[in-house]
Amino acid sequence: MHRFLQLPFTLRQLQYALAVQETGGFGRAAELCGVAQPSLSAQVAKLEHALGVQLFERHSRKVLVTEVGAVLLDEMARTLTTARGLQGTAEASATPYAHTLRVGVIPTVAPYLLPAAACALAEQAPGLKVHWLELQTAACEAALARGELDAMLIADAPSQPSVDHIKLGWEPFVAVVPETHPLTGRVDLDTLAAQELLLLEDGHCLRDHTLAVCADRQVRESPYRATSLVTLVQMVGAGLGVSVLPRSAVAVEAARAPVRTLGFRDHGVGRTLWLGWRARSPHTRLVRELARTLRTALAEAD
Amino acid sequence: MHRFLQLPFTLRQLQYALAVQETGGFGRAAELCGVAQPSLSAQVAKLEHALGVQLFERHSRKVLVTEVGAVLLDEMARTLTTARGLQGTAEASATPYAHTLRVGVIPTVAPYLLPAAACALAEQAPGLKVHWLELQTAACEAALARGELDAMLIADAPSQPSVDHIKLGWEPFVAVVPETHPLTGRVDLDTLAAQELLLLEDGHCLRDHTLAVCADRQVRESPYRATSLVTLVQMVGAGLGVSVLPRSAVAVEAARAPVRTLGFRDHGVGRTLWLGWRARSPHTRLVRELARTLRTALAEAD
DNA sequence: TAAAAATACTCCATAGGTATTTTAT
DNA sequence: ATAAAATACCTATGGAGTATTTTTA
Repeated sequence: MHRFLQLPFTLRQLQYALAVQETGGFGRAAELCGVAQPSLSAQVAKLEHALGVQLFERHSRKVLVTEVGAVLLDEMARTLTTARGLQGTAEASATPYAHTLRVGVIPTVAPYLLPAAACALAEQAPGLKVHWLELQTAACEAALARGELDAMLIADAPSQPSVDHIKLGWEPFVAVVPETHPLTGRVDLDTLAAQELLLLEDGHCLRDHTLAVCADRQVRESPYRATSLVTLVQMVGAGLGVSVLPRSAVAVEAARAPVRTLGFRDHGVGRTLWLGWRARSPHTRLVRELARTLRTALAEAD
Repeated sequence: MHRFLQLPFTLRQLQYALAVQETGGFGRAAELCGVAQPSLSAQVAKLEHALGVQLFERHSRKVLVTEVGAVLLDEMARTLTTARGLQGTAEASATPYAHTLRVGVIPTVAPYLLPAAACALAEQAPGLKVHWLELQTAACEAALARGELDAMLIADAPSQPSVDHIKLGWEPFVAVVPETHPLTGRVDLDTLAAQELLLLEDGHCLRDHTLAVCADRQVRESPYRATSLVTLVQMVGAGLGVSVLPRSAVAVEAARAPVRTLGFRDHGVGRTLWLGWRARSPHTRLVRELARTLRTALAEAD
């Protein structure tokens, strides 16, 4: 009773048998199925042999369905109905936009980009449905690999060759300091690194990127670590130190704490946002369309 | 959406796809199905192409099921389950005795033979189930031809070549006369034909057989026609005429009316009982077994 | 480097075709 | 005589095989 033993009959044989029942004759059934009568007869005979049951009584003028035949033909009809259902489901699924993309987004991007992204999607790709999930980079990559995500919006270019990626854009970092802080105008990295630097917890790529832009300068990191950008800015506002924000977060975060933001004198202080997806994903087309929309949304946010 | 268009995929392809899902790999799936990996890969690829949907994402170390794939594979599993059900039903149906034979019996035989036949069947073929239907000869033949009966017990040898038949036995006729009738001992056909002869309605073969045994003697038929043997005997008892009964009916019928029965001097006055069935019936074996039992039951009734 | 799937081919089993015969009405 | 299925035989599609290459972890 193992599920992978070969079945001794084919869907086509079932169709042929049903056509015989429907038409009451092998010749007419053959016509209905678009094959020659001997071909159909042979297949039905095979089916009967495979099942060990006589489905039809052949007479020269008519064909009768046997009693067991009637029962079996009924089951055959149901088998074919489910089989045909497959075609229907497949067609529906193959319809463009029928699939909801599951997209992971890192927490330092999600709250600031998604509102704009949602608007842009509604305008430019109204049929494209996206289900956003807020996950850190490592979690995104794992979920993508497991097939639980169709794409991920992260700030590090994925390195696995099985993951394709496309650059969505670059966004500058800005320094964020307490309102009362003496620094004004533009700041340089050396000055920043000299301050008590507040950073996010481990796992947030922004933490690593902030340290990265400081390069090999000696950084004075605060013993406190924020769990989110919201907290981070509030902590800066409370005078616990200074920090770095992606510019897209400024409008939302800097407004609700006693802080000021300062641009950098240095060039290239910021991060690149990428959209990554499994290279073999069947939704590559949709993902690329999503990427296109996100790029424009990002560019406009500038 | 015509029901007889060829399906673009095969049951085997569904099995292969399910094996891939089950094992998480094409190689392992191939092993499970007992085929070579390229063969299985090719079939799954065909299936995907036929459905226009990518079921799996191939990676060098693993295979992921796509989201639509999961839905479709679920349907495929159901399709295969119903298909497998066919095998089971067929096996159960192929079991000997699983079929209840539908047997038509003419009304002038049914009430007298069936009790004995039922006993004999219970003894000699306890697994053989028979559903008896009381029908006149023409109705039996029509129902048999339509496939509504598996066999018929009649008193005329069927003439169509598509109906096989076997002789169950011969039973003598006896004359039945009012208790007060002057005739005694054995009677001859000439004497019988000279009486007012009561017969059954048209359609009963016994009517024809009675006339037939009288051959070309001039018969004086009563204007009354009985609808059944019960009525016939009661009418004889009422003095409306004389008649003829098959001997098997005597014990039951002659006991409940003021009549006497008389044997015939002539030889060969009686009828032959036959069991007929469609020559191509799949239940020929069972029908022959039924015939065997009925023959002995008939012989013992003598 | 190793594991897994795809590719390239060869082969043959079999579904399907045509022509004909058989069968029963 | 005719309608319908079975039979005989041929063809060719395509499923399955082996050997090999490609891919990526």
